[in-house]
Amino acid sequence: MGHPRELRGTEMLSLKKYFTEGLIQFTILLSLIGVRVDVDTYLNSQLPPLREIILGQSSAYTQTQFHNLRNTLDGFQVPSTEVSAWLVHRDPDGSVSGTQPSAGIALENGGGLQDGSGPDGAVRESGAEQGFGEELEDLGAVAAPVNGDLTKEDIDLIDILWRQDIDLGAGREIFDYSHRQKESEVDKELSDGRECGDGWRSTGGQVTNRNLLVDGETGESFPAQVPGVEDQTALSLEECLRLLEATFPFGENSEFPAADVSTLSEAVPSESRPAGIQSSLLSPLLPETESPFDLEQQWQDLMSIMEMQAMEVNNTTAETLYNGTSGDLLTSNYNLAPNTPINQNVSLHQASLGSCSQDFSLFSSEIESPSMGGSSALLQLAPDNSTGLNSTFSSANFSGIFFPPQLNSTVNETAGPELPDPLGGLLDEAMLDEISLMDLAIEEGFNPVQASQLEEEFDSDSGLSLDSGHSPASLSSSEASSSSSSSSSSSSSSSSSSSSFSEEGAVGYSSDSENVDFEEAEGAVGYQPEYSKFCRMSYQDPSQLHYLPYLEHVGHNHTYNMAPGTLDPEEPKLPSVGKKSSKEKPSEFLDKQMSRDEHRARAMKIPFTNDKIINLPVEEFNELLSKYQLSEAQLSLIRDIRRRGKNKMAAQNCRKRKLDTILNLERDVEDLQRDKSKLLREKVEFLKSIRQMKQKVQNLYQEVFGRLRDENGQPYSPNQYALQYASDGSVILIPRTLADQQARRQERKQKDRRK
DNA sequence: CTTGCCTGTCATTTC
DNA sequence: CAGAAATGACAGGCA
Repeated sequence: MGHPRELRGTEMLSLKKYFTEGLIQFTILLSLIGVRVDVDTYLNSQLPPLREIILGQSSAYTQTQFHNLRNTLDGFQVPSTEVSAWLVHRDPDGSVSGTQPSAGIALENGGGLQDGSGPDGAVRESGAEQGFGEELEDLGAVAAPVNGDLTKEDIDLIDILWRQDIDLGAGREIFDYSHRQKESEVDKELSDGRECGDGWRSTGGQVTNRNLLVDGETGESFPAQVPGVEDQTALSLEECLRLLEATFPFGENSEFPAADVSTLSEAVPSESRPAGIQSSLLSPLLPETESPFDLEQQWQDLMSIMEMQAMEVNNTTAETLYNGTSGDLLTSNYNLAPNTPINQNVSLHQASLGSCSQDFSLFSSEIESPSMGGSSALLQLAPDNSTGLNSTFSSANFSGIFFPPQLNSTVNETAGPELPDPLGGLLDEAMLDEISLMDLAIEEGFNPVQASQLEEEFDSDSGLSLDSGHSPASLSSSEASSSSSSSSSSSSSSSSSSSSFSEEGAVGYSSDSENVDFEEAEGAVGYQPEYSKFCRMSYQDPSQLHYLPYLEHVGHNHTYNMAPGTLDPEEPKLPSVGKKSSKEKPSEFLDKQMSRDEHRARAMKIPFTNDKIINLPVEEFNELLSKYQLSEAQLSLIRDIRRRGKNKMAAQNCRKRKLDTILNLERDVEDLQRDKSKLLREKVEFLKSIRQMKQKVQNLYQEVFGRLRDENGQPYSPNQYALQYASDGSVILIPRTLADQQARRQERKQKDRRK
């Protein structure tokens, strides 16, 4: 990082995963007051002074760590001068002091960009070009060693330098327009001959962005910013805290998905707050004297600050930036009530075009392809050391979000000359993704809106039936109807198949129409008999009647009461009997119901029933045969009867199984459809969540960027600068050209990776 | 008379 | 290896 001015602690921001963990409030706060914090370094070294916290090296940051940090910060008695020192600390010549514990210094040194050539630091651009622009990994690598190991001399030096700055008018006075011009010139020179990044520059040349204000003093356009924070150094720590807390309410309804507020609250048992007051994450950071202040008080403080400073800001800008009236500015800006959807009154398109009109570019070392789908984005956003939604805003995400819009294929062309929305791309992607999701849902008959209804309906509606004529009636009703039909079909019989089956001990396949818990066993892969068809099979098998003890007895008697001559042992079929069945005598009816084997057995005068022949175990069966003196023909018939009878039941069971398999498959399809609809619903929810998070990040970006000031005290032009999320977790202000370069590089990378 | 479904039976395989 | 079970194939009955 060769741009010393960009390396000021003031501009060192860390947004990384702290955002998703709610830590963004803290880190942003520190960033706003110009402190870089390496949390790990801080925690490990247990350095209490705030100024020794180096923000930059991001890492998994547990709530316990955060709790410790909070407690430590609670005890801070940070003098405003000290805080301020970190805001504008620099050498008298304008270069950043080498002793300042910022990653910027390290980068500057590591990149060999210790220029400091211009007393106003105008030459720093070159460093930025060479150092940071080349390889972001370098940034992290170099920045990492920089930590808060400050010696007392360092600290003293910082204070001295700060006083020198003050003496030299390090405030707004030194940041004159000429300096800005020089810087712009250098920037222009660097950009000359470059192909990249001209798009924004050309358009940025004539800034037509409605969010850009014209400074009354310098006549220079500067991006609209959060009213009240026009002068960053004017913000006290407490004010920053309040502002941030108001901006990012971190109450129990916090929308940060990973922010376990309750846990956080519990993690700070020392916090004593008035009952009913929303637990404030940042409150502990406030001086103890402020702790009794409730949120309302802080809010009022913030309001007063904002109102005072908002008077310096163009109302139109504020309106444009925050899509609200100036009167409701604070409300619209900071009333991000947890339960209130982000930008309630801002559509996605508005968010893409209106509410984020600054051309922010914050590319990272891992810029995602613009065409990255929403869902895939969610996955790809996962950082190396965190999972789930906690990682939603990893570097990759930031890169995706803040990627230069002109490089984003999904950038809304309607933005025209206006500065595109850095978040527009992903927001649009999310929208597209959602739209496609909707399409998918519609195509597949899964309306996400009605998903909940679907899920309930799925319990009874298969939505898929192998029977084309089968209406999507409920499964249970279908079964009931089938059952009833089978019952009616067996109305001629006084017995039920279920009892018949229950008598068939040897059947083995016990599941039949009795399986009333059939539905309760839903999802079970096991054998689930189908109600109706089994019954029909059983009912319609006349031979089954003989499996009933009492019918067996009747049939037995009936068999032997019949005249042998009336039966054809081999062909007992009575073609005309069926039509006369209604007028038949019971004996004739039963006789008709007998199977061929029954008739054969009767003809052969088999002394026991076919039921016994078929269902008796082998031992008992053999025992039975030994009791009687049977001819060879009889024995052969008996064995055939047994074989055929068993095979008949086997065939029935086989058919049942086949049907059950079909039914189970149907049920599986239903379950899968249900799961699918559920997943679709979840996806919609996730997309919503992502969208909200992106909106927050967008707002945050705007806010942070709007607060940045150059040495002239002027805001940076979003056309010329962009925040970039570095691989080391810090957020750095860099020239647009670099951002564009990086973006293209990453884009190419992405394309190659896909190939 | 044809057709589709149900059922029984056989042959064969599998357990 | 015998027997039971499983299953595909086929045929008859029937609406």
